[in-house]
Amino acid sequence: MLDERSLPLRERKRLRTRRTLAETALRLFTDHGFEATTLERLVEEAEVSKSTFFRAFPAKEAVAVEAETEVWTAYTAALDRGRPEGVVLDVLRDALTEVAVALDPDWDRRYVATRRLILTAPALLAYVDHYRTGVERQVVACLAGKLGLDDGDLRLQVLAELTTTAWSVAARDWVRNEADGGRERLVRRLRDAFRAVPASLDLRAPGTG
Amino acid sequence: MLDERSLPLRERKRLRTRRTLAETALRLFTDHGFEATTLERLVEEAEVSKSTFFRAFPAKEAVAVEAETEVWTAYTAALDRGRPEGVVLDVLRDALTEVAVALDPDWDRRYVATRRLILTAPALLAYVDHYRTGVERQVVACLAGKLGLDDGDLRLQVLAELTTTAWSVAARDWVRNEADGGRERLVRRLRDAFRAVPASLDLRAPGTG
DNA sequence: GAAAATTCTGGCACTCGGTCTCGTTTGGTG
DNA sequence: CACCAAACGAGACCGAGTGCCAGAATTTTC
Repeated sequence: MLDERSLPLRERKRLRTRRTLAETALRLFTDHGFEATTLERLVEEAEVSKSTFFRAFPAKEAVAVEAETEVWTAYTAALDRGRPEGVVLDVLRDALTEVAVALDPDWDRRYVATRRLILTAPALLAYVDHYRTGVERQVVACLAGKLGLDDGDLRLQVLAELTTTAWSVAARDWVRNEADGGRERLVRRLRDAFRAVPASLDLRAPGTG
Repeated sequence: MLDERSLPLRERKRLRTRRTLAETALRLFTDHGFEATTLERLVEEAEVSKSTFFRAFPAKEAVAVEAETEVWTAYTAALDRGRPEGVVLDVLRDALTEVAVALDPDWDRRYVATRRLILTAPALLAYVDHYRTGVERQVVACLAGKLGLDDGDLRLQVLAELTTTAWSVAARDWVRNEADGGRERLVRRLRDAFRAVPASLDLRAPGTG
């Protein structure tokens, strides 16, 4: 994803401490719990100061969900680059799918660990909920710009949400099965989820007498 | 909404401090900003202890968005009570609409103040984002039970989100116009929003020559 | 390649939200 | 009136997050 060797020394170091922190955090949080692990303990283990931590991450929660943010960072970046054509929902689906297949090979392991962690810590759940909404806002703004629509257009908001929801459902299933079948399985699940969306509108309560 | 006089004295007192806190909070936060107002200052002004505050509200953010939570508490309660029939999206729309018209007359003022406040405080935005997601989860669980569907059914999640989104768009517009036209205007906006939902799926990028 | 200018880091004090404990008060009950 | 349960106030305590500054490391300049 990121070419390590071509960067200036300072940037390389920044990236290294970032990774060390994320790696250490995932281990500590998994072993002893998110809340039970203090920041002090984490930065001590990673051999950096608290100041450095907050220069790399905006909050304790953020370092725990790196794998999640990687997905959405790539996703919004792809949308920013691309020029939407045809059915917008398809554009979003394709962008997200391409991101999924292009992720770092090590991402699978980290993502699974992250999702499991989230299930155990309410603060993390709150963080990702809000993060996800932020992504949707970003997508809406991006599309509104490119399509010449209003920022408050309900259709854009709906489409942005459908996409994150499809991911969320697909990923939940994928993680539950220990990410068996690898990235291909995730992509298949994602496709299925998008396919199932239109049926939602027509869902009816089964005939009540 | 709540019959004050029929409650035991202790409950009445609890409710009174709750209201005092919410009222005081809305005033202080509006006048001096959410972050700039410390909890200490708030409880001092409301003449209760910090302990009492946290017995009434789970967090500083919660007291600022009372008006928002009232809506969704009533909404989920209505769904829990009712028995869904016909098109599920219509069921949700009707439930939410009925809640909107039934809210306390004083609610309008508080809601407008709350929404304005949220625009100024990132922490509040995060809080309501997460809160909203929680409501959706609750709705999904409720419907899954009543309809005999799986908790992870994508369709339910989509429907739950469409509903909160419709509200969110309608309310945004309503608040922007100072809640002019009163509750009827909000209800109209809500109806329009729900009507616009299906068109989302077919949204296309304008033909690129 | 040394010196100057920038940028990053560590350490520390500080604020503030939130939890916990415990002794006291207050409303419900027979 | 007496008893019990529940709510309250006070204060100690924890830990996340911020601001400040002196010093180290990196980059740039000559």
